[in-house]
Amino acid sequence: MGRGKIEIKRIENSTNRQVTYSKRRAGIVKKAKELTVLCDAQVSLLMVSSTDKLHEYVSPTTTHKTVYDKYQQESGSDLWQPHYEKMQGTLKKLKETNNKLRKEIRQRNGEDLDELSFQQLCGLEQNMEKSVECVRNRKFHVITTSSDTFKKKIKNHEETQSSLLREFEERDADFRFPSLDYEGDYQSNIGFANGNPQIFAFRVQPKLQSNLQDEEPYGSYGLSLA
Amino acid sequence: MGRGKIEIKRIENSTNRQVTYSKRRAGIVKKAKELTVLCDAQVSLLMVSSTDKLHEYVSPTTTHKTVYDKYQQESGSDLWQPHYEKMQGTLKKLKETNNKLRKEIRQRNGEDLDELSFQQLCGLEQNMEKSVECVRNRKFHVITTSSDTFKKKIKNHEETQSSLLREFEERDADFRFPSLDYEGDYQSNIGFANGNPQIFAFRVQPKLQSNLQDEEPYGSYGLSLA
DNA sequence: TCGTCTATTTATAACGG
DNA sequence: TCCGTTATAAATAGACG
Repeated sequence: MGRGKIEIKRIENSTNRQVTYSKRRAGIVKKAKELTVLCDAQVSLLMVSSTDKLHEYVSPTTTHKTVYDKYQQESGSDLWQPHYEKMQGTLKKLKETNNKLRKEIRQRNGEDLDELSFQQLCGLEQNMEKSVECVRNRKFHVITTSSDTFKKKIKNHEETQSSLLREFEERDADFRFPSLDYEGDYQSNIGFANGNPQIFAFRVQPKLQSNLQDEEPYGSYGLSLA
Repeated sequence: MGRGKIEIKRIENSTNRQVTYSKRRAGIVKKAKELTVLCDAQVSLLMVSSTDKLHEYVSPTTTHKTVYDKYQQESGSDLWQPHYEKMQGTLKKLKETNNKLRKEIRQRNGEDLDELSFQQLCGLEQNMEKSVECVRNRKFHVITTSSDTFKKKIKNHEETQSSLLREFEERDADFRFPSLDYEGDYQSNIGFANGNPQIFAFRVQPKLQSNLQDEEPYGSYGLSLA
């Protein structure tokens, strides 16, 4: 190879080692290229130097991955494949579950009932009637609670305004018109707050329904309302 | 390299190509070994011949996988990672969809209604009432169709048996007992077939319900019936 | 299809700028 | 540290058995 036979043994001088590494690396890469062209072979060559730098050569007809995959295939040491297959299995199961759930929803929505037997239809009907009752109860609970909250809010306003009124009256007894204006508002609010809850509910509902478009539609209910 | 300068160009004679491949492969492997020892390097060398055979060399201090992992890390061209992440993303989405669907089912089952607004509850109730009507209609359709089918079957039996009876009577007028036996069955069947459909339905239903355990329970209806 | 032998080419260690 | 040069070892194409 050069001036005098060299012995194949670790080069202790690290500078020389690096120089030799560079030269010989080039040599191997050249050989690999020649092998690729001459013999129509596919070579994947990866080299890590003692300074932990990586150098490579791949035949232009392929990639490291392709060659490495072939190696894994041959050696049977593919650790990725089982993991991948497991994931795909999970994916498939989830999709199936999803489809079943969608179907159940469609059936609970009165569609896709063809394949249900008479008994199943009976069960479904019974269950839905029970469920709609739950919804109705919950609805009642919500509207009751929300009118209570409204009442409290109004009562709060009432108190704030009456104290404001008092303040105005105390501070400036000469001003009558502003006082009267406030008194007007005060009265109408009182009337509203003390109204029959039943009637109050009717008054609130249309206002809420007018906002329905702006609310995010929940699931398919939004569609089914249209 | 040998007797006369060789040109680096594909060897067309496939036998020679293989011979050259073997010789040069040995040469590269030798070089790789020398690099490993001399320069304290780690080499992963994979070669695929034109006849699709794989040969390899790895430095004894490492493995192909280790070196390949380093290559992936350095080059950032990990082809598995994006795929893996994509799969995990799909998995996550499917799980979320699943949960949403389950929640919708629970809500259509009258549970988990706490976070629904009054408007949403109204929509849900309305939708469920519409849906239960669909189920009811379907149920009616099924029971009607199935009693029609039953009627036809029975009518068939009736005809078969009456023709049998006729045959018996015509063939052997002396045999009275068998005739009477058949007549008995015949009568009871007729009675059954001509029964009020309403009553017929009642007769069938208990029989079908007793088979309910054997039927595959559909989704959660099986549970909700219990 | 092999291994072995050589005439040559190639690779490269050591050195010098 | 990075060229180029050079003497020499190694690699190897082609031949032969």
